[in-house]
Amino acid sequence: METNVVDLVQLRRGCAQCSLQQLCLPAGIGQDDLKQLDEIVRRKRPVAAGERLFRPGDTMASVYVARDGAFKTVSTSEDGEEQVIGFHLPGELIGLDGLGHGRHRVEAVALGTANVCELPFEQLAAIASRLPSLQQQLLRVIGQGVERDQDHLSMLVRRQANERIALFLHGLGERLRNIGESGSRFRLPMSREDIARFLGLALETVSRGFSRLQDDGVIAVAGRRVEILDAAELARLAHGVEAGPPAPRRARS
Amino acid sequence: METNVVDLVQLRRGCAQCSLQQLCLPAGIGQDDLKQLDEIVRRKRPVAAGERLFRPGDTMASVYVARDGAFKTVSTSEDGEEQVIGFHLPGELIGLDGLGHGRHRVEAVALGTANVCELPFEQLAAIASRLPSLQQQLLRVIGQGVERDQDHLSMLVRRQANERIALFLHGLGERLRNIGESGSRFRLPMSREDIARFLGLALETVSRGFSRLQDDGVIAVAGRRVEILDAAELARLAHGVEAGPPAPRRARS
DNA sequence: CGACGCTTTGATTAGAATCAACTCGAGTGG
DNA sequence: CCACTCGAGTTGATTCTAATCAAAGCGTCG
Repeated sequence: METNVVDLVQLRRGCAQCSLQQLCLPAGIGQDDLKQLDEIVRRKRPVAAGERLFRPGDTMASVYVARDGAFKTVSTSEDGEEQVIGFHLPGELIGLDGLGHGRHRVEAVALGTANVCELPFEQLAAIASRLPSLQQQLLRVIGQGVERDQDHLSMLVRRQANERIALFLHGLGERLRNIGESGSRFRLPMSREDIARFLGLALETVSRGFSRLQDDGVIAVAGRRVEILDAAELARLAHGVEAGPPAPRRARS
Repeated sequence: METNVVDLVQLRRGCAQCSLQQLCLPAGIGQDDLKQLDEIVRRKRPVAAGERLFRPGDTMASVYVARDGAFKTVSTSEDGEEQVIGFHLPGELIGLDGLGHGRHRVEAVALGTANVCELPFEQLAAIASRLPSLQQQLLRVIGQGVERDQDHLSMLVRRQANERIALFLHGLGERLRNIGESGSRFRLPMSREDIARFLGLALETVSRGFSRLQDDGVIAVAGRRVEILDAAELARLAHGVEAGPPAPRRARS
């Protein structure tokens, strides 16, 4: 039962020891305040791929943060179309949708095995109202979520397929680097279909986009393994510039 | 100077007398608490069409609510493309972008002459931390903003032009009805270009969409004057149903 | 009255969706 | 150990939607 022991150790480690501390809700909070926050955090056993933290219509009892593993949040329209609202890497808060009416409007699905911290929202709000630094930090985290949504929006609107894909890879790389992983060589936690539903494209278009980037020498891709070979070029493509340095302005080939 | 007198009366009316009270930040807040909130509200003189409440990069000193008139919030990407993030009718909070980093990332532009209330954010947060009911309401309003953004997102992704336009008109009608105006006969506060940049379409496509809806007898439109003739059909179109009742499935005409 | 901005309409084109077939790899079970 | 299946991903052919380019109509405001 080697793994079980490891799990228990993992489960008992508090926010103060967590490697994500600086990126997560506790960022910038003093020792004493951190202790109070730490006390309401429930560290759950691992969730399996495909498991849901909550579903649309559930009362917003808690918010969650992945310690490791990734999640997607999905909104299903009345006609059954699934729209991926966001991907959530470790340290990024999950479940603040539903702040408006107290009920979740999306579902949060684990993309692989994951470990999460659960923070009962009532208690979180109660502590926040006593600790200005936590209130401020909570607002900041919410605001960052709004910013991510807006960036997502800008990515979807009036940008073409290849730009969206480049922007997606570029952004994902940055977020991975933020949490201390390699931003240039990683395994995508989500399927092509998830990416397509996030970017508002057909999954074939996503696949073609990846292939195109590979042909152009910008990335190397094999299934979910991605390596970014030319980060500068990727960034350029992401911001809507047409061609690459090898052929700055060619006629239609 | 008849108008001036009216303006002054207008300026002095507090939240307690405001017709928007139930829709605005004060909703559900008790008399005593309302008074505290009321004291920090600055009621400004009218702003002219095209004037800005704030610009990208400004520190987020205040949030705003229109008492009358409408605003748009616009994000400008590095390549100069303008994306309309949202439209704001009376009672809807403006300026919560920038919660993440303390600086605005969008600009808020008046679509016509408008009257706004300004709430200095520091003071608002300070009062909120003393009044749980206001804190709760503030979170709720923020949450509703997030929900609107998500709806906007869903509207943009994988819906076709005509659906987006129908959804836009349908949603606008509902919001107008909410603030006590007619939801079926109104004047659009924004240009076709603004709508296009909100919906992620070319302005010609928006114009064609309006014409198409008019041809189908769903709306009557003349410039910015819109009348919704068949609300049920509009709702149906908005939710992705193909044809209307008169011609359930016709070949290309 | 004329000019300008906003809107509508028309013709053409480009980009992505859709439909369809095929490849690859991981399990599964014979 | 190998054939088989199943799901994920890739690639190709075709179609269709909406962008783009272009021009004309309309209303308003000097």
